[in-house]
Amino acid sequence: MPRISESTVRRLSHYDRVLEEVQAEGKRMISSHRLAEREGITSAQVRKDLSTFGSFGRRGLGYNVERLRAEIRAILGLDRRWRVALVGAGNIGSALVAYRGFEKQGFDVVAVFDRDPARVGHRLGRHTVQDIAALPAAVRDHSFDIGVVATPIQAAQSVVDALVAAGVRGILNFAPRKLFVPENVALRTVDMAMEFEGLSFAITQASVRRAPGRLRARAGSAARRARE
Amino acid sequence: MPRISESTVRRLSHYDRVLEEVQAEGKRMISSHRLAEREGITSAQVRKDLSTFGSFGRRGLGYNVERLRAEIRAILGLDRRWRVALVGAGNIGSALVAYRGFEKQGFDVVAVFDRDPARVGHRLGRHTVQDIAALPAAVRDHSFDIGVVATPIQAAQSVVDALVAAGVRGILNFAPRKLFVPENVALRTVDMAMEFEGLSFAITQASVRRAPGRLRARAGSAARRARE
DNA sequence: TATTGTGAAAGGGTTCACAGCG
DNA sequence: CGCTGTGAACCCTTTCACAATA
Repeated sequence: MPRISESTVRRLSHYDRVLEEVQAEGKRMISSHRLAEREGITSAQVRKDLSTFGSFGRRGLGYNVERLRAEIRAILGLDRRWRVALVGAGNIGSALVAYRGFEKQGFDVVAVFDRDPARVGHRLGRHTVQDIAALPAAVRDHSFDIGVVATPIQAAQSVVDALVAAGVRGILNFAPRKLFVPENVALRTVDMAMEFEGLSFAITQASVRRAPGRLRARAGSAARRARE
Repeated sequence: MPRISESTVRRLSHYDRVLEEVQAEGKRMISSHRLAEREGITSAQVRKDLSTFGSFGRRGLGYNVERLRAEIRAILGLDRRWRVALVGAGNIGSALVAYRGFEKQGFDVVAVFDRDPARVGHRLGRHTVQDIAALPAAVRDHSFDIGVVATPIQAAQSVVDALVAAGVRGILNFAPRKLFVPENVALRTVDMAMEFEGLSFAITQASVRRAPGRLRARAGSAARRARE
């Protein structure tokens, strides 16, 4: 089994969604070409992606929608439910609990923690916010599969360490900093500030490209300043 | 000027943060090696990244912290302020308005829109939620640089079209679907469900790798089932 | 004829390694 | 001697193109 790239995994998620739609439309079979066009990629990419996990199609006919979806969901681990511990009952944490869309995919927030005494003991959706110190004890009641870090930057690494000690095997991080986890723990970071900055960069570049004179002027003066 | 990859832009954002820290520590110069180690990448990568934009360092000495940071912020377009229109005053939208961290980086939410009559007219932070129909008129008062889509999936594409018509040049999308924008408009999507699924995949794979017997058994039965 | 599965080719990003310079 | 800037080598991902098959 070759190492699977993150982009391949992302596309598997997309395929699942497209297949859900197609299934709702009542289609029985789908070709790699049609699976690709809804996603803006090539049909070869679709076939390559799928072929790393098995031979799910039939030449001349395409893929059976229902069965392919079941395969992909099994590969992604969406054929089971996941117990999620949320740390940080602030803005993002509250939004995550309020947005129930993740439950549909099998991710259940089963406990919410925070360090702020002003929040501990209060209700958040169906949960009562617990003190972060209660995390180790909470593991005895029900183990957690995934931890979500929705705390301020400064607290993030220590929260990660606590979650790892609590036995989670994956962490979704919303704090805008690099975190360190043991290699047997999966980590994904959602960094919204970085996404804004990516847009800012793209817009800025588009402008300087349209007016290359300004680019050279800017880069020039910048380089001059940089020379101390 | 070569095409800049998304990963390079992400790293530039990281460099900016590391430089901010290093600056706070009072350091005057920094080497590509030290810039790299805080981020878990190679020093060669740092130098390659920076060299696509200019020669900001001095051989034998490294980079001047303050000046390099100014260069990077200018490249990312963080030397100005950005006017952001938020569409969708639900969970994520509310969290974004409440979280003031983006303002620090220059991104100001200047207007909030929603389609739900129950929300229109109500206050959200310092804003009054306006009907999405008011978007075209609002542009006359103050133009928007960036639009944020924090609506349900079904509304997302039409909101994007409205934002594009309103003249935004970048869109940050939180709806879990593929969106289409003209090529002169930048698009970034934050798909939290997909991040959860990425974790689910990684954890699942780690298990089957540790017990390869189960993998083969599973893949086998799956392949059999797929054959109709 | 339609479409998959897959080696081979192409493309793009990362790392190496060293010349050039302070 | 230390560190940058960069061409060349390497590696990983995507695309091509076609034999195999329904």
